[in-house]
Amino acid sequence: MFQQSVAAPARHQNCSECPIRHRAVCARCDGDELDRLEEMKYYRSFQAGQTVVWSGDRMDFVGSVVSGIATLTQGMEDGRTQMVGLLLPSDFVGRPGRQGAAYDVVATTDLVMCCFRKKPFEEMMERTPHVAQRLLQMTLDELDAAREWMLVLGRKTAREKIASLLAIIGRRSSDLGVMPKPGGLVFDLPLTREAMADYLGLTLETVSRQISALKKDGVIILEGKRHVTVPDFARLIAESGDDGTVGAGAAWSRRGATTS
Amino acid sequence: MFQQSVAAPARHQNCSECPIRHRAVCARCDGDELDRLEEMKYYRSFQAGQTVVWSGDRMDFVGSVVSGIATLTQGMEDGRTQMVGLLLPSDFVGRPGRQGAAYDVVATTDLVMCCFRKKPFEEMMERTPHVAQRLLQMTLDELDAAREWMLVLGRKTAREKIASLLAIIGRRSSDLGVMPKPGGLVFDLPLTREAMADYLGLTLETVSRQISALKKDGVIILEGKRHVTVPDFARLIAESGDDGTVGAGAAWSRRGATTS
DNA sequence: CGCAGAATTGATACATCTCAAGCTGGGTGG
DNA sequence: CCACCCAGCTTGAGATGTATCAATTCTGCG
Repeated sequence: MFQQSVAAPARHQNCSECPIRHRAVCARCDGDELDRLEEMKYYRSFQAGQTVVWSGDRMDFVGSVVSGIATLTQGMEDGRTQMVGLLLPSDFVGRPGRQGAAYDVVATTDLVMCCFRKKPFEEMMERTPHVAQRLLQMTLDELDAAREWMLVLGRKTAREKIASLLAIIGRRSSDLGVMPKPGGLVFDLPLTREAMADYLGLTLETVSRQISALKKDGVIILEGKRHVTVPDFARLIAESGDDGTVGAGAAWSRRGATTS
Repeated sequence: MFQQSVAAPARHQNCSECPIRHRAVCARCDGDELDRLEEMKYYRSFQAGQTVVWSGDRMDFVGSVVSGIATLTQGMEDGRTQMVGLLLPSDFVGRPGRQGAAYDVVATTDLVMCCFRKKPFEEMMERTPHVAQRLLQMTLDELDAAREWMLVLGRKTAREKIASLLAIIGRRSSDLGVMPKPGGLVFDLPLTREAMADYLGLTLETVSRQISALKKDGVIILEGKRHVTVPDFARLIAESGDDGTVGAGAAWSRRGATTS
């Protein structure tokens, strides 16, 4: 049902020292509740490229991304695929109350997940409100992000799509510490051109061309294929077609999310 | 903040006789809880075409669609718009814990909403689990539907998009009573060509052309511009690019949803 | 060194958009 | 009751953005 975890098994870790303690589904839990979660939790590690869950498979756990990045993908019979979610640390995977996985979950970098056995987790959701409340909040944020993305997919040009993706990834990176340096925003792309294409509803060739165009126009600076510098973030936003206003758009920075 | 309700004010109605009692956010409430909801609720009616809420406006209520259909739309500065949700009876509007509306909500038919004052509703969510649990379930369904739609927007052809929309509307209609007649599935389109275009990320001309094409190919039969007969539902599904399998796709039939 | 996966770039095809005319049906006022 | 009107819709012809097919060129790694 899921592939063998190949990366070194993560050390069993105390929740109170967990890096995602305050953002994940357990964010609101008190000491007692945390103890209960400790009992039903275990860590799994995956290598970059490994599939965490296959769409349609039975799934007897839910969990949070502790570190690394995973993608959520939906496919059609003829091979076309669309990414429907990008899972970053603290994001939630799995749906309480559902048997099977609805999407493929794939690790794009080395990945560590904190998993909860589903049955006990569901029981806990019934009895204590804190987990359910937090999950609701995260799910609502994720819904906003999905709707934001519908606008990108349905109405934006290829160039705007690329700019939107860069803005989202850039914003998220800066959230997580890397401060807007005087020299501009700097980050690494966690996705291949093909993965970006899957996210944006484009082909990888078009992605490549538009990135080249943005580079030529000075909107971004590339070192190698993955390392990006954005000298003027406002310019990037303008290229994305959004006004600077924080609408539901902030969903992505408010984040902590739900899934599969 | 919202336009005057112009349609005749709906009669104050008892929850226990409410047509959406078992599907809406109140589905799991017991008698006591229902009494509390009764106290904070009021009905609003809107005429077809009226805007229920403007994106960015302060929103001091949340509520359920009782009858009629509304759309949830996101716009860009230059006028491009993308529909991000279709609100049918029992669907939920508004986000607890948020001040402003994230999207425009527009009535596409005459509409009746059951509204709850936000403050008391939020307090109730804190204290009793049934409302929050139901809302979580509805939000998760809505998230699945949104992701399903991302595949449509990102990867499907115009013809497949139209077929997908017809399948969704058709399926929903048949859910709500109208049985798959021997003569095939019959329903009325609740949307103009332009609204369909906004939903599908197309222009209204392309929508029109593809509908004509599906008609010419015998996939659908049109009487007037809105009345549709689908002689062979499986054929329609095939045209939509989906296999018949019920994946997350069933989100739309399992429904009862969240919003704005 | 050379290979393999990832990315770039080019030439061409095609789906969808854009702009522009008409059509249709239901409502309205003379 | 009829003529008109207008929003919604259809259809056409041409422009355009993105996909597709096909070489190369990178880049890291055994």
